[in-house]
Amino acid sequence: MKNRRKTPLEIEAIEPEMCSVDLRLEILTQVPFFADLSATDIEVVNRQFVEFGYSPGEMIYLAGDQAERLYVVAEGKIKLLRYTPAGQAVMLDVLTPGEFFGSLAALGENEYPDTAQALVSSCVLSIETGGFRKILQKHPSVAVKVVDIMAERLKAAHEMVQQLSASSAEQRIAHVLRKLAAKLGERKEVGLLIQLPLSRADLAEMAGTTTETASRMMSQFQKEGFIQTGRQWVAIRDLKALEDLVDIP
Amino acid sequence: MKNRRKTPLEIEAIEPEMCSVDLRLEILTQVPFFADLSATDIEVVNRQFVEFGYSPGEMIYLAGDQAERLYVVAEGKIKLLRYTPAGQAVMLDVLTPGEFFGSLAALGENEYPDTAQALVSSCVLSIETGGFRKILQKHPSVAVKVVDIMAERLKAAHEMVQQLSASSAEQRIAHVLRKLAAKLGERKEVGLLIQLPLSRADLAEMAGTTTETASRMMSQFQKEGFIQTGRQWVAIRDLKALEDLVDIP
DNA sequence: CGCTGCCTTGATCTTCTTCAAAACGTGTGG
DNA sequence: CCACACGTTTTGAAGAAGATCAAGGCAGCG
Repeated sequence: MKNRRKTPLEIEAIEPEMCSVDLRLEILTQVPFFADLSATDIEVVNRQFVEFGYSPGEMIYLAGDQAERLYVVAEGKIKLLRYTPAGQAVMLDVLTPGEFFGSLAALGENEYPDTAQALVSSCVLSIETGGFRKILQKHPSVAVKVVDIMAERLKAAHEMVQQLSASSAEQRIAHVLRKLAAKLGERKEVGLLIQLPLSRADLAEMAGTTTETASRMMSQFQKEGFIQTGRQWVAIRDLKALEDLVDIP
Repeated sequence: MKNRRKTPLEIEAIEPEMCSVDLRLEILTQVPFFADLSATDIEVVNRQFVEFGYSPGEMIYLAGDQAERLYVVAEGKIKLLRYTPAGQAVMLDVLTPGEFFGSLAALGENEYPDTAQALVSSCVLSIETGGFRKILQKHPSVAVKVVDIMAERLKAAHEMVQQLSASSAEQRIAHVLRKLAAKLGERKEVGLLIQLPLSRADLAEMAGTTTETASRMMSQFQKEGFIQTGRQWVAIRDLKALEDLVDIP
């Protein structure tokens, strides 16, 4: 039996991923900001989390929904995006296991400003915002970790602002590929494969351009030998060339 | 003696602003994240802060400097910006009294990614990053407040990303004016005056465009009666019109 | 009064978007 | 196993938006 698919991507399960009960505790232990908690503390925290599974493309919450929960990715990949009044999508981030999203803020300012969507079959753990804030109050080490993560994210967002303000479409696409490779890249025969079904439209949403421009840039990069790409997948063959594109000019 | 200046802006002192010693404690009390601390705790915190004064245009730190201090604006206005490899400036934020900037992260990843510059005569309080982290560990309520502020900033940064990705230059300038008015606007005869010496180049840095385009948009807005503007100043006369520009199309 | 640095305005050119149509890869159902 | 249908990708050509280049005007200040 030969395989005619050309995608080097690993195929994902079709059913919504559910984390096994015993796996949950292990996942929470590995989440960066709970790392310093004792086993008994983690156990208490664990009881406050509930678990949800999502199929590829399924929405976890929509911009404008009541924001009263915080989520932690247990398995899969989640994208955070915004829609303009005109309906254009802008992708803000792709989250992988261990990262959190959703509402951190106290009740009051209570609408999600963005939308969270599962990119592949995923499992997330979720806690009420109020409950999480109590954990922060009780365990300062967790709070400090959360501050660190937020600082990291703010820095990344500022970097996006800079790119969008001052770079050409070619540079922005190169930068997006560089970031994706760092976060989701896996060494394969084709190169640094980005483990994600990634269309030209997705790239355009991330780089602030159009599908057509993204396609043109990708063709150009492939012709120059920087990447290898096909329908819904990309692998980086020359990361340094992409980095130079972003930095030097 | 008649005044021939046309600027409606209040003139700033030329010497670097120094906060009087007794004023320092009062300022720290009013800083949002120390609000819940007792008088004695604040006193202890106060002793860890040192004070710096800056003249307009003076740099507080430069991107690439060793990042080991956190700053709190006591008086004045501080701008946070980044420079592209090509030297183009991108303004990320304008900070007013009570807001913090600088390094929050643990020592290790230790370079400021951005540059901080005084826009007007300013006074800032500063603490070592390590000392501030100890405060966070000791006073969870402070940590939670910091998390909230970071969440707010991240949301604002994401909004900038959205604007830059999906809006025209006209919309981006309108959006920048809207934000500045909300943060720095003061009701005067000319309208909602933005209390800041603000050149066309500054606006361009904030909106991700060029001086010339910023100038054209400002002329257009003035012709349409939305704003009143001159050399280094702007006042908003019709905020709703600007908001509609951003939201509707 | 004249200098300096901002601001404005016009003309040109580049970049990117838009519109359109064809080519291709994938999964489906014969 | 093959052929069809769908969504993705590519490519072209025309158009618009904004950057760039260049010059002149004006405010503020000595």
